[in-house]
Amino acid sequence: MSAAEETDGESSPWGEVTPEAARRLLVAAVDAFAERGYHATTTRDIAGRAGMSPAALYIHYKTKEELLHRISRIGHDRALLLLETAADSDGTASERLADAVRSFVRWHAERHTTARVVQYELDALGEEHRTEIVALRRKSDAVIRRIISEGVQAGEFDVPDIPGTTLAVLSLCIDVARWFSAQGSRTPDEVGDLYADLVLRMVAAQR
Amino acid sequence: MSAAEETDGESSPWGEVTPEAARRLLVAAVDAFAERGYHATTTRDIAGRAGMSPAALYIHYKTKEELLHRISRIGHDRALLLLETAADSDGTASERLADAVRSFVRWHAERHTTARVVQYELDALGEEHRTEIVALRRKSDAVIRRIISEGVQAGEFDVPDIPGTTLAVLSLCIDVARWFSAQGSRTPDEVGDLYADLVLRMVAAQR
DNA sequence: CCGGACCCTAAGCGCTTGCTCAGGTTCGGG
DNA sequence: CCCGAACCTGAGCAAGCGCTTAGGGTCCGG
Repeated sequence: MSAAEETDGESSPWGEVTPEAARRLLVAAVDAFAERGYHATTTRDIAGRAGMSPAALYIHYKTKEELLHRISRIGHDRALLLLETAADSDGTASERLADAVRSFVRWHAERHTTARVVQYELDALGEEHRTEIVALRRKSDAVIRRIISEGVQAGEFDVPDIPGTTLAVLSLCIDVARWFSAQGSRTPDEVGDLYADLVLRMVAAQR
Repeated sequence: MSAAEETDGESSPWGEVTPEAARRLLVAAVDAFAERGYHATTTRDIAGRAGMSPAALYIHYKTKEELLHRISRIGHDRALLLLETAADSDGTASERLADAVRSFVRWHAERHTTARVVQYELDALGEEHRTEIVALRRKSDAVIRRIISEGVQAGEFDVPDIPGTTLAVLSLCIDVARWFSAQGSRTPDEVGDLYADLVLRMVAAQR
């Protein structure tokens, strides 16, 4: 079996979700939410995909919303880790920005099923859970802004509007989750490389 | 009542929707769909916002999905018109690309309520309606690609991957509908100008 | 004054939803 | 061989869903 034939690379990242039955339900929920959206997905559908009865879901999760929260939390943690790793590495601001965009985009493409849920179902979360997740997003924003600011100070970048450009960079990356398809002609690596190049052009000092 | 207090600037563009009661329902549906999403919106909610009983909706529209289709169709027509106007005007490829991005982004910001429905509720459409709308999207893609190709041939642009860059440009613009808020610190005009500049940097030939 | 076209509502039908609960199955330790 | 803990299911409840239908106001031509 080739690694590329894996239905969706959503199996390994959920290793932290223990007991195995809870993980099966969570993976089923990711697929269902990504395909139909949170509100259009029924608890019966999720349980069915995991090979269980509707009632089994409520042994492992209090509500359908708790499932979404777990998915969203783990996904945001993972995405933020990718950005921070790139930002804290050695190298010029250009190298670190390219690294950050490349791995962030690659994640959105490779795990586009998860990413779609993480990025577009925020409003379906309850009040408390949503504020928790929004805080994580602000951290992502801060990471990118820091790299860009450092690049400007080092004279590598020419960016008139740092907050606006930060927003645009993140925006560009996040939207990958909306349009990326495994059936498409581009691999996640190719999209990552392309986007890293485009972002560097956006911030590069004119010569 | 001040003009700034208007709930959302979605009133004038729907002039083509003819009995007035049908237009009120449609505007109410746009607000509701944008706020909660199509699937989380009930027909009772739509009718309520329009000041009517639930049954009144079905005098003007056959189904809830037909409402979404009408919104989506009109919105896509409008957005495509903006792009084509910019593409067919006189001027260099740079000027036309900047114009296209500026007005496309401005529309997504100004009418972000409508745009959110138009861009993110595509999957909620029925089979036939979805294919119709997807065709309109491909036209938008073709318009941007044409401008970029012409810019490359004229030597104004340096773009290694034309389809990929086209995708990125559209992607960047569309995502404005996701994050833009009227309460934010940026006006639609400012965002349009910023994005037009960023896109030109992405395609500009290095000097 | 009448009659019908038009537009709307109150009431509710059949179905699906998120979620519950009493009880059955499985299994390791004594 | 039995026991209790862990895990799961069948059946179903109350609420809410999209949508239908019978009928009541309002207004205009005659």
